[in-house]
Amino acid sequence: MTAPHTGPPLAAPHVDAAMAALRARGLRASAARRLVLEALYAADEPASAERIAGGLEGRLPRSDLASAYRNLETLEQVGLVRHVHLGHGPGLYALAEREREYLVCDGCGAVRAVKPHVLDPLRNAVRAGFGIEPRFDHFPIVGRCDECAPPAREETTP
Amino acid sequence: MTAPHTGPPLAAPHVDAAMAALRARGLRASAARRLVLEALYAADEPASAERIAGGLEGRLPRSDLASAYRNLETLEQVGLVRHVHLGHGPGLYALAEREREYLVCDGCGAVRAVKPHVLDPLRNAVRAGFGIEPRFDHFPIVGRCDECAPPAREETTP
DNA sequence: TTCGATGCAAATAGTTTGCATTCTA
DNA sequence: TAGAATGCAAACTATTTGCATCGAA
Repeated sequence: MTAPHTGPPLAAPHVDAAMAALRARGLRASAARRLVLEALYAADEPASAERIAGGLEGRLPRSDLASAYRNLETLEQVGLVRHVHLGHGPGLYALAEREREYLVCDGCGAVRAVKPHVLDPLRNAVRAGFGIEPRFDHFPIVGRCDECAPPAREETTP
Repeated sequence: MTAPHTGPPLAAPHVDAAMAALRARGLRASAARRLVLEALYAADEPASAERIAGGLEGRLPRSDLASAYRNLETLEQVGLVRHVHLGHGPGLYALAEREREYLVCDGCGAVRAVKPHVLDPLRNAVRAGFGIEPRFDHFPIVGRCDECAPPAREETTP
């Protein structure tokens, strides 16, 4: 298990900046790492390791899956990448600088990604009430959305 | 993947009642099912399928792991059981009637299980603000607890 | 006496690890 | 050129499935 990265996400506006950030930490800027980063920059949603290693369905050159996992972990330790679990599927990886938190409906499966400030009031309320400052960027807020909510009993069976 | 059970948890105050509930649904009250239920009643925390099949470290007779998974799924469909993911480990199973929601610190790993009414204000706030009625009984609220929160920058390195 | 459930084994999904080789700094 | 990273294969964890047999109703 990866030790969770503490502190703000490492911002790198493009692949080259991210590669430079790696070098700055004494890590090597390899071709495989560049590929993983390119996939992350090209993806518009969090993507599985498999999809990343596959170059987003072949749009980019593919890299080895085991190396992709290793690199995603390294990038996560460095603070360039984070990963989410939106449901029962594989973990999904995204650029850390694309800060998002998630709300998922367990009825229709709809995923809503919001910027963190959107949930700040909620975060503060939880912190005040329970002594924990929550983040919903690893496990989402899961529930029934209003469209999926079952209507009142007497309306379902008149 | 199990279709999520809708509606209130099926309450069965003891193993025999749970077995009766199974029969009432046309399912069979088998020895293996009784064992899974006995483990669930005996466990004081959500337990992995492995631990359940192992009879809670041998305190109860063990059952087959694959059958335990099958039975846990069946029991979940019926509404007697639910399962949680508290971290990166295996899924954990509990009696549905033991309604709990979870808060986990990603610093120290502390798990807090609270009765649902405790989070009702929070639930209502999320519902009002985001059109989704959240439950934290499948994925917990994850964050940094006050003890684990890093102190202000100038205090860490004077 | 009939299906539903069991238990074993094998398959699968997701992820991690070992190791000889390659490549970056 | 030393050590980090790669790529392939194999191991591993969690879970699911196939199938012959068993047992509850």
